[in-house]
Amino acid sequence: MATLKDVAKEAGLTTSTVSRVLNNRGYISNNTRKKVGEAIKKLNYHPNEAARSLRMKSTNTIGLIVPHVSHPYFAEMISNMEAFAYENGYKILLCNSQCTHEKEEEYIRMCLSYKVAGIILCSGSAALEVFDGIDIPVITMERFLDNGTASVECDNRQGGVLAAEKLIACGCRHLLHVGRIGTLSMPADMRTEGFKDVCDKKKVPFIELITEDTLYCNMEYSELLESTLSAHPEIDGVFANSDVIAAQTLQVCRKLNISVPEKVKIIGFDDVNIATLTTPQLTTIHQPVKEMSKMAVNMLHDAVAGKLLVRRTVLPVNLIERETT
Amino acid sequence: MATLKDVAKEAGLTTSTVSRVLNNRGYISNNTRKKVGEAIKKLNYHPNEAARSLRMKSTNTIGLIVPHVSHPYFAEMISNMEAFAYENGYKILLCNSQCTHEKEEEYIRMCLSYKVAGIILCSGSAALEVFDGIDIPVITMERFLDNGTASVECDNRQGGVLAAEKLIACGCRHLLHVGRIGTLSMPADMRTEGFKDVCDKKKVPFIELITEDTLYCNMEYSELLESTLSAHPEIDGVFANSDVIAAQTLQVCRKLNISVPEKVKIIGFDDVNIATLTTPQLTTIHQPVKEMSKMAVNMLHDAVAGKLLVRRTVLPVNLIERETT
DNA sequence: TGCAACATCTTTTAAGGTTGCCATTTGGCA
DNA sequence: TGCCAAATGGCAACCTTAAAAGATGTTGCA
Repeated sequence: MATLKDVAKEAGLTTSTVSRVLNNRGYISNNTRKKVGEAIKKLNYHPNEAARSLRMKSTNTIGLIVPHVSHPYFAEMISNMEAFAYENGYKILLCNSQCTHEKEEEYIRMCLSYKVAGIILCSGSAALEVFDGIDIPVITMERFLDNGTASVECDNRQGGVLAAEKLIACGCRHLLHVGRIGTLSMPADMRTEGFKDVCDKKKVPFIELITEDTLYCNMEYSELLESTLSAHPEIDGVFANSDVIAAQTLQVCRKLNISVPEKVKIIGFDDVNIATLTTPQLTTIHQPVKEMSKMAVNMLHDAVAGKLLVRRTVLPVNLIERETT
Repeated sequence: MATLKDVAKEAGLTTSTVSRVLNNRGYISNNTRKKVGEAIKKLNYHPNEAARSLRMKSTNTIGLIVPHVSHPYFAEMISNMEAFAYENGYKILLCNSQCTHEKEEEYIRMCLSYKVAGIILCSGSAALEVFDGIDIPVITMERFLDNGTASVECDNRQGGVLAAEKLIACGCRHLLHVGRIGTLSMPADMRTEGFKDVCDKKKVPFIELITEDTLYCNMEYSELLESTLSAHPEIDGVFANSDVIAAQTLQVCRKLNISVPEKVKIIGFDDVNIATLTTPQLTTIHQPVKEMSKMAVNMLHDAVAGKLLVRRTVLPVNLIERETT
């Protein structure tokens, strides 16, 4: 594979001149520019990123760490991230932690080795120590760390409030809240807080179904939901922590001959594409995934440029009413 | 950030010794090993991948190019790829071409610059010239190139055959086949071939609804489906090229008051998670995404090791009967 | 005992492709 | 002639690893 040196030789110039042409720096005559262009084309030259980043001490790569790639919420997040990253000249190094600490930590180490420009960490669980002495920016999504990284979240609390208010307004009196992960603590827990506050105020009881991260990672809640709904036939309103859970609730209701929304009303969270593909379509809390992704990439970009970041950014959610309420 | 040199200094050794410890090569005394380990921990040292890959002239990174990240089929593909790549010590550089030639080609160039170990290209559309003079392996998924790259596909033709046979066996006599992209030519087109062969043999007419890649990328077929089903009330069987299309067909049928499976039967393709979240659940052609992903990564691994690859690998599909037939 | 042959461990040296800085050359203009 | 702008060249540095060479220690045998 051709190197800068080869191009320089071919064009009858030195590497520094060619480098300057490539990076549009300093004085270059049009003639030189042309010669370099021809040499590059002739030799099919591609700049060596390794050498470049070795010299520059950084890359244009963002380490994107997610717990789950095929979960529609993260799939959409990744998709948006990639698009905004690309717009800003960044590439994405995709790291799937699969909900395990070890893999997450190993990927963080790897990102450091790769000298990524920064890390965007989505609702993970790595021990804080890994971030000690890190000299690159870390932006968290739906996760708040105590060590000074900037965080982007949606208004989880408000999501819980909206869901509770809606369910109660629809006449539900025995609620179920599904999806909070017992073993992790994250901003999404605030959904429960908001939900609880409204329920308490309106004196409507609710059951909280705390799940494990393995369920989260396998996206398999059916059994849990079936046993719970069977054991509690009084339940008439469900607030699920994701549309995936809500969609599975729908299937379980069908299996148990519980009509939705007549007997049980359901509200999901996220508003991803499956929300409009179920029957009935899901009423859900819309998360502004696109805006959140854009914000995260922009913040990372600002941080790289040395700007000071807002410590915590919370974006609004809203209720999208469809057919399950 | 600490370098190898710093570690060597801290441990009272030279860089090459430390390097040998890190890479487990040559003779190293236990004492040295211990000292190096301590120094690394103390300085929080992370090897510089850029320097490493500059020296080694290659990386452990796979360039994964997909047309679409949030499409459930690709999301699942990416998820599997990442898992198998990780198992084999590779990292994933995620490239989303968004169905555009330009972006795909730019990403290919970028992969060359990054000196990736190899490229896995999923059903893209880049001009072949981009691959001229490439010295790294390229594995294609669901795409067959004439220039000697190895390809992994599912038995698309058989998928079409199974779908047609099933629909006809269910009594359908006016079929619709949706999803073939008119502007691209790819292995998935064989689904149509298989479908057509069976229809011709059994003398069952079918309409082919050729779509554009913009629809594919936006996952938005509703309007097209609605107008087609309205214009052709005789249609009683639909073979969709993906579960996403099938799920949207289901919604359109509901809107048009067409009962599924009584009046119209539907068969999807892929067998991704939404297939079990619709009501009724989708009968679909199962693609062995996991096996295909594993195969692609393994083939890439073999290619890197210099092994000769099978030119074209076709994995079997099967029909999963659920509730839309 | 003396020393060659070998095993074990470490250092020295060079290379890999790019960029930033400083030096040099050329031509134009006061 | 002196000065400046425009254009290009020379060289070190970034961090790691491979290969060769050097430095010890150990064994075997005359």
